[in-house]
Amino acid sequence: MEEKNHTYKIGEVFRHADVNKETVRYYEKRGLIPKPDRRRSGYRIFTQRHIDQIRFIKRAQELGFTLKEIKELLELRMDENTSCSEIRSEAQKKYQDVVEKINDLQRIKSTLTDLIDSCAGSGPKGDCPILEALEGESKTGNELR
Amino acid sequence: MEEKNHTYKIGEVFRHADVNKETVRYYEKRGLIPKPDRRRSGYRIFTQRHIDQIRFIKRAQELGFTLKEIKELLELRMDENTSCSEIRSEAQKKYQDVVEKINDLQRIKSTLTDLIDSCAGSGPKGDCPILEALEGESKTGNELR
DNA sequence: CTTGACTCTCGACCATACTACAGGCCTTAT
DNA sequence: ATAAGGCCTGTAGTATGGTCGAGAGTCAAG
Repeated sequence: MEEKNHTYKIGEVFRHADVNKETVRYYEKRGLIPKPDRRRSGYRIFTQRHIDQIRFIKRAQELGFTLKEIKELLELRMDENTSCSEIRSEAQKKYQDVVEKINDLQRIKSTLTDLIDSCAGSGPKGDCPILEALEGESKTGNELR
Repeated sequence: MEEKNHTYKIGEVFRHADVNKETVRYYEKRGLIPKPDRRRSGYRIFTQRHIDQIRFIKRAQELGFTLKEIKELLELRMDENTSCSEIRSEAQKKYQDVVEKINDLQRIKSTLTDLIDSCAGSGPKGDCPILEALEGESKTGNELR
């Protein structure tokens, strides 16, 4: 365990949390981190809390949450009346999004597989079945939509 | 089979190809469709070729190609020296992209599954394992990256 | 010929998530 | 005391793929 009352300047924050300084200020502007206190000079004074919250943001981003959604999550976290089930429900919503995206991509993947398989990869482009499929009504009757 | 020399005004194009007029002009600006001839008045004169090409663009977009990539595909198609294998190789590149995206999302999905499963969905948010996991070093040792 | 629908250009704006200056003040080590 | 480096604000730019509106000219039916 380390000293908890340590403070940081923005340059230290970006070394600890692995974000660009501009990004930290951007998060502040977007309301994703609490407004830090300032020195008389105007320098921002960050605490461990800020660093933790920035890490929270980055983890949530890795799970596919947008900054807007992350802000909502953070607000839920702040609100004393939030129950565990509300948080869970946000996670479930995001899970559904991810599942849908995967399905879309699977569909795209198999269309691409079909196209690639249909093309011997030799000969002039005039006969390329890939272009043909993109161009007109496909001869195999496959719908690309 | 229908009359091949029919021409269209932009409003007809957008009804036939299901794109916004502005989008058609945008594609022209981006060089994704050939510059249409103009009437003396300045009105664009589109042909079936334009409509087909716009459909091509939309199909390719559905397969996850960006407009930039689509432009390259179209240029390959224009070039007499392009071989079928070059087209195929573009499709393969895109296939790889799609596979990678799917893998990323699968990873995200299973992390979300774990988080959701770890949360009973009851009780106050103070104990919510989802927030805990996002907040700090995860107790289960799972890395979120 | 009039009128309403259509088209023209050009620039601004939307959302997303940053990133990069410019110009000026502050801190810290030597 | 001075100089390098850090920090400040505010604006603008990046990439992606459009979308919208103003103000003006054009087309087609009645």
